[in-house]
Amino acid sequence: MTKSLARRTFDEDVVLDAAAHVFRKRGYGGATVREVAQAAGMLPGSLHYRYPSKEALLLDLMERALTRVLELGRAAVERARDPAERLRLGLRAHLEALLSGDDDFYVLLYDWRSLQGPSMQAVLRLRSRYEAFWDDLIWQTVRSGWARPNLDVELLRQFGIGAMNWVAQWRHESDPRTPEEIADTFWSYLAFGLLADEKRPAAARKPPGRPKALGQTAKKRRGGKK
Amino acid sequence: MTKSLARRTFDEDVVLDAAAHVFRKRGYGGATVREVAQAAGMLPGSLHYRYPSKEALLLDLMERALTRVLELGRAAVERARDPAERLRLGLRAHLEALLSGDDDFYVLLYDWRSLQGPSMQAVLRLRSRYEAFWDDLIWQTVRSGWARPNLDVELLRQFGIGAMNWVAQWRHESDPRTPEEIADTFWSYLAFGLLADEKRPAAARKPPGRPKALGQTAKKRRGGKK
DNA sequence: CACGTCCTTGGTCATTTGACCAAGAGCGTC
DNA sequence: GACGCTCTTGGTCAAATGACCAAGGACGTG
Repeated sequence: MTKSLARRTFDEDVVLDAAAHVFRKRGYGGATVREVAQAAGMLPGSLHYRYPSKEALLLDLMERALTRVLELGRAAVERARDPAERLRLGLRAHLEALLSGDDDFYVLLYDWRSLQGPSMQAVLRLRSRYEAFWDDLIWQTVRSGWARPNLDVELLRQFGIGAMNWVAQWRHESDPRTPEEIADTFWSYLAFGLLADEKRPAAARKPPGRPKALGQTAKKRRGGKK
Repeated sequence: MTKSLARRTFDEDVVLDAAAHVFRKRGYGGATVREVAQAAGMLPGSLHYRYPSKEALLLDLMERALTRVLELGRAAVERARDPAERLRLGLRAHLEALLSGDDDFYVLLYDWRSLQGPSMQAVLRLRSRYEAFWDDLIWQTVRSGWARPNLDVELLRQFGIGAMNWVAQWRHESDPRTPEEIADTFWSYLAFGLLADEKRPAAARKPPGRPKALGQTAKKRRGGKK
């Protein structure tokens, strides 16, 4: 997107792919520019010609990653009108991207805090665009009457994104579950919850355990830690 | 727990606290033992006397963190018999720990992959104990008839843990929501889902969008990446 | 062929880094 | 008060690291 700190020309994807691979393997802090250069098939000097610093590499990488998920998400969601179905397609797209083997997304998830100042700002801007994309999907569901009342949309978005991103942490290449299967199962949890129908609080019935717990961030005072 | 690679004596918590702080701030790869030593109020040599290597520090840190969450979780859950309520208390304990300001948990979440060989194994062992704790809670819910049928327990556990851990990523100190509020709202999502009662597939009615989607990882072939 | 641009080569350089240690301080015990 | 143990001091050392660059190809244009 932005020209950022790096010279934008030719097939720099090779360089970014290499950087993504190395950063994922070693972590940003543990990676060396030399190793990135080698993975990209060039000498350190050549890498320096394209990217003046290690951080410039990271920034470009993250911008690429965020731009990509957003594109993939939008494209996926377009294929349905029903808001619930659009949500499900969104989950699928997110998980397919994350589990596609693209190293970018892992770097995005893990080496987040390594950016500083303006680079951080730029990534935050892109990230909030992605969040807005999800908030929009959820709001569509709310407005069309599919959602139960009084949802905290922001909290729900974080809830879902967190559950999805965590998959990157536990799923191995050898896992028999496809990204699509995981997405659909996650969708069922998100849509219906885990409790059996008979156990749901009908009308005036109260949720299990404690009273008043239907729980959307009842505004009470912050404080009492225990 | 294990004596690991470090000499276990006195008030080493000071050292681990310092390490946690620095590792969280810089990331494991970006942190230096010198900075850890300084944060702990000693010279690098003294630190070396206690911990022969940077990795030993990380290992001890993570063992401490995992032991702690597990303890906190167990203690919290003990206060109720109702399986659904136990789940809610578990969520609360996890989020309270994570958001308590203890740097350990952030390091655990982020600098995971930096451990190698035996250290990694040791942490994985502890981690799976924590996972078993959750699986147990979920199974209690299933067996007592509170859960809807055919839940994939492992997937549900990852789903929930992911949603919770992600909170560390987005919640700022200044966020007005208390950990307890977040936990209770998350519990409501987890228990009831986001769809309104009228929109849930009753008895034979199908979930919205696509047929057969009640979605617990129907075993189909892996492959077709799209 | 000559020119200019784009990119690479192969290396330098000042710092930083993790690991390590010989010598000694602090302190409780006999 | 001498011994023995724990822990600290203040430093060394080799290796790695990020940044940088002068010189030289490679190649398209005129």
